[in-house]
Amino acid sequence: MAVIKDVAKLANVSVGTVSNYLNKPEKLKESTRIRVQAAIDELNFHANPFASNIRTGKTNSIAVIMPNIINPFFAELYNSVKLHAMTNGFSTILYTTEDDLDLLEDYFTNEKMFHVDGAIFCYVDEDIAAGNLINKLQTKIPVALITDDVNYSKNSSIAIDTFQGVYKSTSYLISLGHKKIAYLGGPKEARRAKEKFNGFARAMSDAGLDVIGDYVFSCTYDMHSGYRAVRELFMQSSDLPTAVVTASDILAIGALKFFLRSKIDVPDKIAVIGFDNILLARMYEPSISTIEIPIKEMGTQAVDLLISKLQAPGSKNKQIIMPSNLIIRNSTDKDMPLEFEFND
Amino acid sequence: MAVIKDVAKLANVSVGTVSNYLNKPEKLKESTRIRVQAAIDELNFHANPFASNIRTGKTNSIAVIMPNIINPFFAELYNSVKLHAMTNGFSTILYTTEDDLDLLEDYFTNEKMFHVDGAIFCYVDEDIAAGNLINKLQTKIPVALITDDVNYSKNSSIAIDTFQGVYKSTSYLISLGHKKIAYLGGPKEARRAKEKFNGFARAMSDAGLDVIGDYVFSCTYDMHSGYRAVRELFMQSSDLPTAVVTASDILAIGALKFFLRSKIDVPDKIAVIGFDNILLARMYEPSISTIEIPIKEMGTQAVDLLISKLQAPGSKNKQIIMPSNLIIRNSTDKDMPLEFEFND
DNA sequence: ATATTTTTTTGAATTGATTCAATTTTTAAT
DNA sequence: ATTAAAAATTGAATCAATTCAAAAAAATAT
Repeated sequence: MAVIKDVAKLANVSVGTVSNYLNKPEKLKESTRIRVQAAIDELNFHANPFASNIRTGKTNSIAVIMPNIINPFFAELYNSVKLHAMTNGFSTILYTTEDDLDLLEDYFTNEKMFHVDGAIFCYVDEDIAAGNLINKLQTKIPVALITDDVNYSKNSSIAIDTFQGVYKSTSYLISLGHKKIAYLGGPKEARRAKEKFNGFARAMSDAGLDVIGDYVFSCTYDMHSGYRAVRELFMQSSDLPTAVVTASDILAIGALKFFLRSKIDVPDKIAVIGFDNILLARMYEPSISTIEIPIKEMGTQAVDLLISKLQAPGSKNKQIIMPSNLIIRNSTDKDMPLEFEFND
Repeated sequence: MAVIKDVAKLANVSVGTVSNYLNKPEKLKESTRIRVQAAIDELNFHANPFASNIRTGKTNSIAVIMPNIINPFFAELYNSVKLHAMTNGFSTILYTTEDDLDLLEDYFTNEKMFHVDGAIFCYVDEDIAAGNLINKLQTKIPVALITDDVNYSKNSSIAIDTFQGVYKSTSYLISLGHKKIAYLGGPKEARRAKEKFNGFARAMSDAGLDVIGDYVFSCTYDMHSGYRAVRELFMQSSDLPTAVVTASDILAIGALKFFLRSKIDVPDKIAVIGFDNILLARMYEPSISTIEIPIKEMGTQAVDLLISKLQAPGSKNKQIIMPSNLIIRNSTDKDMPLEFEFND
């Protein structure tokens, strides 16, 4: 593979000139620029980015750390980060934690992880190991966080106001006349899951409604968990709720699956609302009402935040809180038309 | 950030010794090994991988090129590639083509793309630009292909026998007694889409059944397209099919969405079968019968193929054809139980 | 105790780019 | 035509690692 010296020789200039061509082409005289260009084309030369990295200390790449890439929410988020980073001249390196402490530990010893210009940390669950990783990392490189903790302030962050979001979805169901409302939330231990629950509880109490203990479930964030929760609820309880608020679309899908299989009419007998607005929510039938998190925008904002931090190293941390948005579909309202029928 | 020289100074050895510690620690005397280790720990030293890359010419990273990361099929595939590459000491860099010629063109000029040890190309649509990229790339670095062209032989490849797969799904529907079967396939122009169609047509003719022109649709691979196709079919036709074979789960979902909304019973009035077995196929209600592509295994095999190519540069190209597998669920068979109810 | 062999360690050269002071060339001004 | 100023080019030093022949240290044999 051709190197800068080969180009210099062929174009009959010095390596310095070729380097200038690569980095500040406006410094070259028109005629030499053409000569260098020709040599590069002829040799099919591609500058070795790693060599530049050493000298400049810049890698033009950022690490993106998230729980996984299988969950559509994270796939969409990563996609947004990736594409926006690319338009800004940065490549991204994905690290998924896969809920695996050992893997996370491995990343600590991974040389590459520390040799990026900065990192974007997504949401990694509130467990101590992840917290440590953030702390360790941010002493070394600039970090931007995508989180659901609106009070986080130790770093630049994009936060989702999950309290607000669930408050919205719950209030909406109440406004439809629902009074007995069940709640499927995240794992009990997770502090973050509590904020969502608090949003639910507050909306209920603000409307003068009671939160019924038997209606509240702590789930893991997968479909099965949602399915089992509502199955348990409907097997045992005689006094059934008329609506279910969930902490994620995936849980809502699990719940819906049970209702549909049991021929319990959605939304007439039971209304279901999700959280996240993943693509799947629109695909499901009935389409799933949900709280839209502006995933795409979160991704681009996180990149912008990090880049501005890179460019002005001493600058103050910034917190951005993302608005959430109620999306009404058929799992709560029979009459909402299909979105995509409009635009074809 | 500490560099190798700092470690050498602190441990009171030469840089060469530190380098040996990093690469062939068994060469060091026990006592010096401990001293170097201590220095590394104290300085929190992480070797700069880019510096090694220059000297050794090895980057320990592979490029993964696929259409996108949003489609669950590719997300799952990438995940498999990524994790298996990691266990083999390679990191992966994802390049998505996003059906965007300009973007693809950018990759050509992207220096990083050419400075990896090898590349895995997921080449599922028949597009000329992507084909060119493969050709250009494989003159520079070893490439392994994930394709649906079983006859591809210019390179090491993992192929899916899509003809066989659709033949299977169609034959299965025929075995259930269906005679009037519609087909939702990929874009007309795509040569590859034809192989799937051929699988359908052959299964029909082998059973002595006719392929009815009005029942065959060329779609793009998205839900809307599937929805519109069956809507058209059921709006116009008076002689309706009893089953639909589709070329992808996403198309099957589109079709199902129409049937469910129109209260056309699935599978009693109309059976639907997909292709790919993405996670969503299990999540949908009714769960979707489909042809399972062993995504995970394809990913790991592709990595193995590439690595063996890297280790034995002159070795012959290998072709691996992946078996596909019929998965029967509720969109064709009312009585199949939920998979996940068994294992909880 | 000395010679020989084996094991460790050393450090200058190398990798492919960038940088920048010094030099050369070009342009503008007198 | 000469000089001054501006623009373009040069190339050795540098970045952080690896490599490998040579030197030093340790282990073994005489």
